[in-house]
Parts: sequence; structure tokens; C-alpha cells
Amino acid sequence: MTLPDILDQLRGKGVRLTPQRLLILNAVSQGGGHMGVDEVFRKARESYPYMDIATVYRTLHLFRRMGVVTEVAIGDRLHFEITNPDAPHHHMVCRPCGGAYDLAPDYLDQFRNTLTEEFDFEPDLDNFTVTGVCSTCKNSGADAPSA
Amino acid sequence: MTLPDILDQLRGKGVRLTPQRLLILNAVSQGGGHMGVDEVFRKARESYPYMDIATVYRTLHLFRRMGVVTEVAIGDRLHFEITNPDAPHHHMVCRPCGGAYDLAPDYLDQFRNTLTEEFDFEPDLDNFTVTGVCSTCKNSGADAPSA
DNA sequence: TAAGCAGCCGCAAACATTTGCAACAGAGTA
DNA sequence: TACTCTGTTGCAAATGTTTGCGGCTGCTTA
Repeated sequence: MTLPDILDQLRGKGVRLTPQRLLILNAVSQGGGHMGVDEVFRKARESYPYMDIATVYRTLHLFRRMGVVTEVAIGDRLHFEITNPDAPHHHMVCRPCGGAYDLAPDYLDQFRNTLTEEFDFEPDLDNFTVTGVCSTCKNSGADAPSA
Repeated sequence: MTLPDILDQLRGKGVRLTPQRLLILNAVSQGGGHMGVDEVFRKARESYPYMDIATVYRTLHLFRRMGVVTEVAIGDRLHFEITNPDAPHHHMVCRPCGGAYDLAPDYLDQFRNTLTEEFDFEPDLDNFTVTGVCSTCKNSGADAPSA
């Protein structure tokens, strides 16, 4: 999914492409991994100093609704990445170190089936995040209880 | 787990029992289900009009750290319930209607085992919430995409 | 290219939550 | 009971996020 593809997709849904939106999309796509809201804001403001933080929030939420970006909860803050429909994945976020790891979707398939079959509950598992403690932190004792 | 038991448990951990904390604990336990922060605040303020919202936040977070209450994310707001160690459970939260359903822990056991064995990642599945669409909302079309 | 409209932007205020600080109050000790 | 120490409270300010509103602009039609 390249940037031009994403722009076509947005245009197709009737989303107006403003300079602000292009800057925000660029910021997320160039950020590499998962970008925090303030990172996106600062990066976009480098090119356009009048950029408003409210616009960043509104635009990121719009992009999420449109499926263009995916949000990942890291700590108690939301981060965003470009959605890649060719390689959907979930996330494992390490509480002690804040690291985010990708998780292939099939690890959750069985869980999804169970909820659907047993409870007729359709879980939101397109974009799923599980927090915990990663191997590195576990071995360094970073999550040792303090009592 | 009765209230006196909880108080003993807190005292045992060296937590100071102030009138404000007792009121907040009472509010959560009398609320029945999952209480929002403002619900706890309003209920506690009925008995003590000087109750401060900051105290409510600080106390609920303290109780959570102590394992006395459990937090459940409903929508984008946190709710709290008294922890019941005899019947641990997870939650399914319906996005359209905000309903919260209990989920027995064994539905997640296999998922936990997989993450631990494959990735040496220790997930936080003591208090797990999965959002989605419940049976009722699914059948009434409450979550139908608006195109 | 010009005009019109729906939707977007920047601003400021509202809201939810967290934090710093000085005064206060449990709980232990004498 | 009086004293002391440490942790808690209420207040207010800071922070992160959302929303209302008037003016502006991308996009479409002619």
C-alpha cells in the first residue's frame, strides 16, 4: 500500500485532501513505527507552522475510521501506524519497556471462533493489542513486584 | 470477599484508611456493576460534600494497585468493580451499546499459553477486556457500517 | 474559469485526568 | 494523652484530548 494508493482510496470515499491531511499522512508514514500524536504534530508542524493540534487529532481519527491508519495503545497513549492490508497483524506491548511487537493474526483465530460460537459475540480483533512483559524485561527483572 | 475482609487486606499492606477511602470503597461496592469515575465521585459526595475528584482518581488507582478493585475499559472511559478473587473473570464490552459481559478465564488460557511458549511474552491477562459487538446489537444492526 | 456548497481549519473554551504543594490527619510511640 | 512522622487531602494549575463556531477552501458543476 503506497501513499498514492492511500490517496486514491481516500478520494474514493469522498474525503477531501487538504494540505494539512497530506502532511499528517506523510508524518505517520515516514515515522516508521508507531507514532504518538505529539510526534505526528511536531513533524507536521515542521512543514507548516500553523498546524493545529486539534486538526491532528481530528485527522488521525478520520484516517482510522477510513481504515488508513491503525491505532495502537502504548501505555495510556494512542499511537498510529499506516494500515497495511497485505500484512495485517496485532500487537504485543511490553509494559515495562514500552516496546511494541507484531503478532500474526492466526494466533487469535481460535479465540475469535470461540467467542463467536459460544456467545455470538463478534470481537474487534482486527486491531488487537495485548499488554504484558517481554522476554528481555522478564529476564532483567524489570517487572518485579515491589512488595 | 466482604468489605471487612478488604479493609483487613488494605490495613495489612499499610494502606491508611481515611474516611474518603472508605466512602469510595463503599461507592464502588454498592454500585453493583462497573462504576464510572464520575459515578463513584457523585455517590461519595452524597455523604461527604467536600470530596474532591482528584482524591477519587488517586484512590481508585491505589485500590487497583492493591488489587482491591479491577478496572474495565468501557468506551474510552475506565470503570471499576470490586475484585472478586473467588471468581476471576474477563470482560466483553459491546461497542454499540456499552454493555459489559463477564467471560470465564479458561477461554483465554490457550491464548496465554501460546504467547508464553512461542514468544516468551507474559501477557497481562488477569484483567482482560475485548471489545466487539454483542448478539443483540448484531441482530438489530446497531453496528452496521454507514458506508 | 467562476461560483456555490459542503466540509475543513484555527482558535478558544470545555472536558477528563494528573500533578505540585501546603495544610492536615491516621497510626504508632512515649 | 501528647508528639511526631509519613502519607493523604483539597485546591489549583498543568496536561492531554475533544468540541463549538465563524471564516476559509477543496472540489464539483456549468
